[in-house]
Amino acid sequence: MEKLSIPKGTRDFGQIESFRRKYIIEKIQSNFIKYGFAPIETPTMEHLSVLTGKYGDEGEQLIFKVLNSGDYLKKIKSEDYNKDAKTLLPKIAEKGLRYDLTVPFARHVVMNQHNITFPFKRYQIQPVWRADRPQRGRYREFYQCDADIIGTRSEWNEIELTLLMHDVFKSLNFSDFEIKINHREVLFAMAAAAGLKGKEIPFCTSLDKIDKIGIEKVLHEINLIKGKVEIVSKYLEIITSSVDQSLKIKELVALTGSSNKGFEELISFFKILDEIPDRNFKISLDFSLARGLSYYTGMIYEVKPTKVKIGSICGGGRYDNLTGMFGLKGISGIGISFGLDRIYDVLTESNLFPKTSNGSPKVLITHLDPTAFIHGINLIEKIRRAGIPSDLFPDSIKIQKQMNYANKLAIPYVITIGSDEISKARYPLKNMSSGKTLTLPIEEIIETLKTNQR
RNA sequence: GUGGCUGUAGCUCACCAGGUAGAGCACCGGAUUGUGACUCCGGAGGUAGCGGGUUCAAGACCCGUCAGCCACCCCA
Repeated sequence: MEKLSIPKGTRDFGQIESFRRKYIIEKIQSNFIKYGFAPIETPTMEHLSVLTGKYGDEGEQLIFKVLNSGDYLKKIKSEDYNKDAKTLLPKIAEKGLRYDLTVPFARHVVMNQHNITFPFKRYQIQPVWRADRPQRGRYREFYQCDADIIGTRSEWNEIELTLLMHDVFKSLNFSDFEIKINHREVLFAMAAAAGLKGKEIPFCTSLDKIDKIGIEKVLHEINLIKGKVEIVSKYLEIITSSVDQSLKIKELVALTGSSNKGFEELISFFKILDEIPDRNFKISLDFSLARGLSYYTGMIYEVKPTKVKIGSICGGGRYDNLTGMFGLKGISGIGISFGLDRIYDVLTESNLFPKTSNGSPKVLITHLDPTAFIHGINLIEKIRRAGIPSDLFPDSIKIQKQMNYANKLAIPYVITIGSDEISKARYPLKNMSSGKTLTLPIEEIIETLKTNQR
């Protein structure tokens, strides 16, 4: 028989993994709700015309295409086939799997603009697909948890999302992270001053690599694309210095010749942040942060763990013209996306999942013979009516096997029924971690189970 | 798309100038016919990813292929 497997970059989630994933989702979702976001869902597939032209060249290649139904080759002429994949593709595939949640959201907003009250705050927790080569922290199917505010350009949005990010990670007991922010306008101003107007993307990509390859190699790359190396060199000097953030901004303003909206918004952002009391912000300005998605136009964010080596676990930014690409102009939006799968990996490595819950029932009823099993049906009904997750062992097999089952599933309590228990209407409630047994009537057992955490 | 590493029991891995496979854990049974974890005894389980080549002989060497992992690119 063929060896069973699942497609590259996809995964099964077992009992514990699923339980923990739901734990993360619950924390994120409750924070989204706390900040006034409402849920929406969009289809797995979108028309390719919706997805293309939004993610940049690199991203576009990673879109999974869905073959047309039926005999998809029927209408293909041999000259189409003989050209190249780019010519053939639109003729055999008109749908693709969603690549992120932001673009489908923008499509949704434009389609439903007359039913939406702006500003619209929506959250969306769904899987996305990328035909990437899988490796550490990178999957072909993964979940994003997005929160976006659309229909306002208030700088309060930027602040709110910053607060939300802090709250989400706080509720997951995770503190070893750093939020990096930058502004696309600033990057564009720097590129312009360096004589790289029109070459902003390669400029950003090089700048982004400063941590990995160092100043000299970045300058080398700038030289290759014919940027003004002296100017970029001064940027890098300022960027990598450890001076105060507002001072950095001032120096950069001086260097780029004039101020622009990007600098103003950054200054204003930090000013408002200072007004907010009792917060321990983990924010730093990073002028080398670029981010790949091409639709961002304003402030951009990225959250990176400081101790676990993995890519970013959360990212986002402001986009002023995404709905414009679908025909609705003048609507600005801003969003963040939490990467569920990477957050899972980080929490696992940091040992931050609560030990108490594993998805198993709280109590298992075991029995010595078929008569006791029948008696158990009454008990399990009562226990379940009290809302306690519980199970009745289904087969009348050796009691050791039943106990072993409870042990392996880490079920914290076991009740055993035999003829004595039936006649006395008192049952032994065994605590599986301490090994101690209390013999009690069912009502008291229920009370004990209700009050005791496992 | 580029480069590197790995592929032997369900899992983690050994062995061996190339001479047709072994351990631990897990699993099943028993010691223990009304009580799990620990211990002891026993058992089952592999045409060594697949295909080809070298050889009297290949899981070991060579080539190809597939799969997984890691790095780059890019990204959640």
